[in-house]
Amino acid sequence: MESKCILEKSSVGTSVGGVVDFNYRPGRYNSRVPAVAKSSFTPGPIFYKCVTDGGSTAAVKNERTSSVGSGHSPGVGILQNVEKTAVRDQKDIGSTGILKRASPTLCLGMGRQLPGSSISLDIRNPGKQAELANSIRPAQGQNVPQAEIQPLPSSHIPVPRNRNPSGHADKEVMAATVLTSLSTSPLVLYPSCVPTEPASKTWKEVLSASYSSSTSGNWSWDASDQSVPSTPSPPLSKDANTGFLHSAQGDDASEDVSESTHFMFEDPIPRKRKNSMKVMFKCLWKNCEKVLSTSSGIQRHIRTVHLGRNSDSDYSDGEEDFYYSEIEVNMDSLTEGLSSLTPTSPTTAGPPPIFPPPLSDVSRSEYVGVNGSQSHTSSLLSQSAPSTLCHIRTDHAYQATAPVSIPVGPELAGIGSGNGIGPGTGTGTGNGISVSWQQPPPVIFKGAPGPVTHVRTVSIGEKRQPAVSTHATVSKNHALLTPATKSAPGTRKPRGEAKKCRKVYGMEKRDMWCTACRWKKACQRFTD
DNA sequence: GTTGCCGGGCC
DNA sequence: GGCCCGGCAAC
Ligand SMILES: [Zn+2]
Repeated sequence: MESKCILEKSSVGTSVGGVVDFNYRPGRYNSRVPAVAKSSFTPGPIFYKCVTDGGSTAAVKNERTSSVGSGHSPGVGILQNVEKTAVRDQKDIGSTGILKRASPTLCLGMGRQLPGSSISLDIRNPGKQAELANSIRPAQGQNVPQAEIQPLPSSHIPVPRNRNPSGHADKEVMAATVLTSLSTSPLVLYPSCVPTEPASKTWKEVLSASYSSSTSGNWSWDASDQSVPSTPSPPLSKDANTGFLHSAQGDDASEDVSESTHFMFEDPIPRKRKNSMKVMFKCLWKNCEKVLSTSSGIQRHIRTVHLGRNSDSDYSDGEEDFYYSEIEVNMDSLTEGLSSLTPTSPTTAGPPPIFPPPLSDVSRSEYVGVNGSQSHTSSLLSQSAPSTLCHIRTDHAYQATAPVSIPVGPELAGIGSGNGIGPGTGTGTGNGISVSWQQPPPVIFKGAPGPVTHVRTVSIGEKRQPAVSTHATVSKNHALLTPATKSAPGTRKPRGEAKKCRKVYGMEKRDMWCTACRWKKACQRFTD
């Protein structure tokens, strides 16, 4: 998917700083393009509000006054009708982020309380990895003690945890080997964050961040990254943190606004863990989808086929480890599917996110925990950092509705639900760990004050595929997708009490209505 | 009469 | 799929 930066495309009818650009077009009520509301409701830091054409608005507070862009791509992506809003900080740390450079605090507020805790490496691009090693460390060194900077090799070069210690050669040696070999390696490792925490923790974060099942195909691979795309990745639900991983990559990529990385949001509905999972080993070599049932087999495959090692030799220098990952094949996902019949079922992710091999391995294992329950996820997040998840909906939900959660600073939770943005309603759950809004036109994301909490992108309304494990696996799932029970025709739901856009805004302000209302469909903004 | 929105049509 | 609107049921 591609999120566009509305700001950049003024033609779309976006306004910043309260300027309204109405783009009327002939029609019954004339206005087609949603007007942008003024950003008057929030005193304090600068607020930018961007409106998408669905009428939804996203606002960003940026302490730096750097430019902010938001975009959405209606109907783009896995699910049609998905509207995505991306808000990003283009300059400064912002864009990429969080992870970029030496600001541990940038990880969406996650790291704030744990100095240096936000660092993690995303191993997607070996080449990047190498770069990272070179470029990041120095930067890192500024703020972090050397000891922390050079955590266990494993933290930099993720190796699937569950893998048998095949030739657990010296890890250091491995690391060195990897670094040197990565440049030519098919795998792409990518630095996502600067690791400052113990590896174990880091991975957890990574896991929790895991991948989004969502849409965005935009994993920001750079040219060198292309090796991975073909690699199937298991759809995982991820939480907000995910975005960070990406953003961490190069400055170049991240700075480019158009190249927005997206946050993946966790599934609105937690998925259950599947039972019959069989562990398989999948070759991660580019264009190689080989899946074997044994690690030795896969290692041999890699050695002989990809590494050009002597086929009859069992000698392993451990390098193969980087080229395969364990995957769990779901043997009976079907039963699960039954529970997720509804169209909006969050069971899965959209287009299989490209899954960085080693990471995938890790994430997979973590995946269970993450998906296990929403609450669990929250707890994870809260542990590592005070981030808040916000579930938001946009008007375009009509086209595809799916709550999205985005990480925001703790403060946000209060703002979102407390101060109420217009007619919206906010509900905070528990400790304000997650907030869900059904908000009126303006959807506002505000970064936490202080270091920087950037909400980089928001994707909305993503449908997920039922896929549970790797898609290397056979998809039995499709069988599960039986049509949801159809409500008996003729039964009309009683009208909800809530005032809908029509009534709230009136015909005069039809442009403020949510898309659904404009189309005379069930209102998505003010749901019952 | 107004509002909400289903169902269906047009592009 | 996006968009619009006739028409009907609920207010
Ligand atoms: Zn509405």
